Amino acid sequence: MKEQDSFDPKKRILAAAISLFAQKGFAAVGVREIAAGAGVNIAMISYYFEGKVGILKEIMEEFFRRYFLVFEGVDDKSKTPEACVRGLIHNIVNFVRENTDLTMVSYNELPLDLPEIAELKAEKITAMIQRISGLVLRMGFDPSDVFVIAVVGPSLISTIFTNFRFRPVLKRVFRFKFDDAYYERYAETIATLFLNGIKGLAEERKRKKRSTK
Amino acid sequence: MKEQDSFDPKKRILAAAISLFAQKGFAAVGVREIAAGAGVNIAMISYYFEGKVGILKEIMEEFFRRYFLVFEGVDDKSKTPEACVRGLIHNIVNFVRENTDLTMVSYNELPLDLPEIAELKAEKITAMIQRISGLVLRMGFDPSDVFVIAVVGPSLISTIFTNFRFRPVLKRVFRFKFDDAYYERYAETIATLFLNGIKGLAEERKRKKRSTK
DNA sequence: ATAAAAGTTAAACAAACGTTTGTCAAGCCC
DNA sequence: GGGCTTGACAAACGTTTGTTTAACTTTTAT
Repeated sequence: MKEQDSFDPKKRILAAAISLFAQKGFAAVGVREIAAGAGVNIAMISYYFEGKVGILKEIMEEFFRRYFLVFEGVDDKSKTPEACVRGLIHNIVNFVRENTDLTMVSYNELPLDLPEIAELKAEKITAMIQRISGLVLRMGFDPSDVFVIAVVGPSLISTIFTNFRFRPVLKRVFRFKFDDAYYERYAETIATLFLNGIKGLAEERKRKKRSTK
Repeated sequence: MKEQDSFDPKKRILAAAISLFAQKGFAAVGVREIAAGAGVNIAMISYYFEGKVGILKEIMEEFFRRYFLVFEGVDDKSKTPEACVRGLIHNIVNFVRENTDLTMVSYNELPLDLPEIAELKAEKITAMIQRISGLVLRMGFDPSDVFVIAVVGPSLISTIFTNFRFRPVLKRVFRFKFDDAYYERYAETIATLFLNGIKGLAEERKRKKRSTK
């Protein structure tokens, strides 16, 4: 592990922490390990981040800051709703690809109960939901069916995130090359999967409405 | 927290550990906390489980033991492939519902790097993949398209598991009652979602094959 | 009845934890 | 040059970690 990189200590600490947290989980990593990985003194962690959880906070802030950008420009009136969804899926896949460890740390810690970051989590998740549901409604979905929205959205996101989460496992079992072509095909596959799935749900809904009339 | 339940100490330790691990994650929970939750002496943990990771090992063993049963009897020749898939999804949803904490602990620790359980993980995952891929092929899927299988299967599982993983969050945002009716509808919704999605993928595949001929 | 085994306990263990302290050197402003 | 801030460090802080020990009680088997 390189210790003498030229960029500043704070960034080195952050980078080392992201990598270690992604690998072992936040609670399983000690400050000494982070300091060693970053090539800095232990005291620097409290100095720059006000403690270990301070690092996690900054990581999650950074994750959401970047993640929000994914939804920027997706709601394009000149394109069909279907094309918008395909675009969004491409965006998310590329985002996780370029920010894998950052995403994994945040995604892994999100469901865990850590009182020190409870507020931050609540705030970010609320903002997230607002942004997404606004987007969903403007993209041709039936707003009266909250249930389906509450199922399909999380399903899509968990599909992509989990694919990266179990990358080491997948790598051992399936012999894919995880290159540009793979991700291109992957994004298109799940886009087709979900678009057809949503279509099927809408049709079933119509059938049921008619039969109850 | 009840401490004087009549069943034996080992089960009490296991139950307390499962609950705490699910809530905070394995590494964030100490043996004293587990002992207190179970109402036993700290030394009992090493006595019955040979240490803290011993508990986790037993938890994961138990999880996979039960999880494997979900696939039992799903491959029913008298039913259509579609009905088989719907049945499987119902089984999985009910399984996670009845074993939520057990599932969450295993699912949360699976992607993390903990050397002491690396072997156990590898063994179980291999067994899992074998069982599933055998099932998938016998259920009317095109065995030549490994890629789609590698995408759809994990997507389905992550969808269900993640739904439970973020239950506290969902609970606060959407005002659903998580009762029998909810889970019934949930299972049917994602069954429709995935069955139509798979159908769409198969059609697209056919189209592409024809165009390249 | 008695000895062996199993169960349970409080106490102590070394090791690791996250954080704080005091110190020193370098760079800056006035 | 004196006073101040900032960055970096080693060392030590008190606490908590998981585990072990040895003594004690209860159960079981002979």
